[in-house]
Amino acid sequence: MGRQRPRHSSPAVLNFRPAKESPLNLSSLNPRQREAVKHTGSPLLVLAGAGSGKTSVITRKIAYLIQTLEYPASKIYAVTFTNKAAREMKERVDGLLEKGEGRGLSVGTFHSFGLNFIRREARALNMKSGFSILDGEDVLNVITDLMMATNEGDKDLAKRVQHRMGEWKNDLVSPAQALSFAETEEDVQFANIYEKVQRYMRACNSVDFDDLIALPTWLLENDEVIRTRWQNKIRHLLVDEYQDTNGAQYRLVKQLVGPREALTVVGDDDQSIYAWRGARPENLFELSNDYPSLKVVKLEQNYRSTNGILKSANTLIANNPHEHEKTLWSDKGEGDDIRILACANEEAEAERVAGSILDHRLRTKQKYRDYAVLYRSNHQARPLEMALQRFKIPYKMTGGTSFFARAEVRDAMSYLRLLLNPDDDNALLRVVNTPRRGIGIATLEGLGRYAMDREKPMLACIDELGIQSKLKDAQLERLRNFSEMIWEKRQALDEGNGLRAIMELFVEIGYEDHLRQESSSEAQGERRVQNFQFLIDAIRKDIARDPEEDTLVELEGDEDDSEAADETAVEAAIRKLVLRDLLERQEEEDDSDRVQLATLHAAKGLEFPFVTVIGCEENILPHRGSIEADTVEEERRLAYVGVTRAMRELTLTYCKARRMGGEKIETSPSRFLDELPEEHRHWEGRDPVSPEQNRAMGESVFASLRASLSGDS
DNA sequence: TTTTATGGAGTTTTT
DNA sequence: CTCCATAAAA
Repeated sequence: MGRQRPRHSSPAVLNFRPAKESPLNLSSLNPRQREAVKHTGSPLLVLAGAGSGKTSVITRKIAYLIQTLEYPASKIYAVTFTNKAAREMKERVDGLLEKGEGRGLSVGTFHSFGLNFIRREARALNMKSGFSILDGEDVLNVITDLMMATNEGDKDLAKRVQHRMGEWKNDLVSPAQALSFAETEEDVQFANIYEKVQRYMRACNSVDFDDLIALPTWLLENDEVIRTRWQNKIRHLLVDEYQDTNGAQYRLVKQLVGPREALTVVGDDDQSIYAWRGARPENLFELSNDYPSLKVVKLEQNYRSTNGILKSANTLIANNPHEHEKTLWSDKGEGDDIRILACANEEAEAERVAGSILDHRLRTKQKYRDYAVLYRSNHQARPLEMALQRFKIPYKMTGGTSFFARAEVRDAMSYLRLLLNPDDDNALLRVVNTPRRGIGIATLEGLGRYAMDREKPMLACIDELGIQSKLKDAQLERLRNFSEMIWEKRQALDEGNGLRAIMELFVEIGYEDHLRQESSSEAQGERRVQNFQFLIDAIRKDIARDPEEDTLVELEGDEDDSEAADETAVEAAIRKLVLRDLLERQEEEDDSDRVQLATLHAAKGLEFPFVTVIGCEENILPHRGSIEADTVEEERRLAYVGVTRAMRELTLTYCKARRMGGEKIETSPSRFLDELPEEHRHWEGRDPVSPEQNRAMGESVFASLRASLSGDS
């Protein structure tokens, strides 16, 4: 390993592994885990409760298949949902295997699998090499643009179209099918837009995230030769977090598994929190229909939490209907009661949480990183941040605006996309006037109309003769300057030195100066420049990296029929960037001692000794929209995820009132609080703490802080 | 026609 | 804070 980094320095992953992992030491597993590892011969469903060591099972199973059963590593595919999970799995498998044994093993996300599939089968799918991948925001732009003529850029409507399209794509419903099935007026309208969007994306040699799953699945279902070939490439398929699979992913798995039925899936229906974006937890139980010989193993021993916490979790989740009951237990004793704190409002809540952390840490000499504060939605973090800052408590937040949502990153990515794929109108529209080149809406509308008529990409149209009659000389001149620069860099890219061409491009357009200039403050400008450089650096590092090390995430190619062979290192790096697969998350790099703030969604898979879940109120958790949509069960699972993050102590807080808009709203405690077992539930004042009491408490904490500081120094 | 200034409004969860 | 619409200025 070139650069061994302390990636999992957070307590979330370090602690409580069942045992030190040594090659195939299956005796460190409990009987159920061992059963799951050793079972072959029929499909296997592992129902893995929270904290039950499922990653150990899946990684050891891979090692077992390779070492004991002598499967070729290159014929084992493991699929996860996030790049982080894939990296983690890869590292842990590496730790179990002898050097070189894992050669050719494939561990990656559904989307990276789909991308590699499409690259290999590009010809059959009618895709040109260099195709672009559009993320949700790009697709929304496409929809808005295409609807502009009829609906003056109504973003809300566009969003609803996008959502509906997502549903169709999850079910692999084509635009034509959507139209023929449409029952409402709205569905007809949406299906028509869907059709336009798909046509437009194909014309731009682009696919979206859903297509990365949908296209391979469609091809596998319809082409027997290709299906057989892929089925023969895979001797055993493992899927993690199976409850998060959507309809398309379910069908993809089914096609890949084929008649060999060598499949291991791991999941937990109680931790299914992504139904809102198409996940179907029922996929877990439909497996037994497809595979009558399915073996089910339940993992109920928990290695994370005290039994007080686990009993609370069990009782809470028992309010949901279940196909298979699970009861978590551990050998960690009863532990403390769950504390429930009532607060006057969100400021008081934040202050109290911050105060308690400071206080608790001083009393018990814990690290800041042992604490997490979890919440339903991002905006709840705001008062918390302010309180933490006032108390001088260091914290880190997950979520927020992701790296890839930043304007500078999207701009840079769009330039790269355009270089790889000159048909990518979407990217062109984004960067053609960034930095300002005097190319405005009117010019682009003229170009757009022309391109639409000619049914050609906009970039190519700029250089046609016919465009001259449509645009003024000055406008065309500016467009041509732009297009000339793109073609020039594109050629340089083809000729080999891609990285150099990219860096020259950004220097020539003065992109860093542009960032500094456009920013509201110098600090912000520098931050944006840094983000931009980080991106370029990621490409540089990826190119420089030893390809021998790359066997895991990169799905192993086969000699024949590989359309992907002509892809250069730069192109590959950019592709991985689009899939967010290239960046080591910044927060993982620092093993700094900070309190963790995260949404409940972002907290899944993590663990902390001391956890506080704030805002346990009706209309927040469960969220108002979920109550209206009658999806409270998923909210309960979200609460369950929150509860099961805690190893030693769990605190739940709620407010009696909070500000919404400008109004002060009376709130009521979450129904989930009532669903916790009484014997492990300790209400600390059903009555709110008054602001005076709260302030007094803050003062006392400050006092003890001062005392401890002066004592130290 | 394009750029810049200004004010107003609104935030569930995200690979 | 950041996205948007609108209107004035270049």
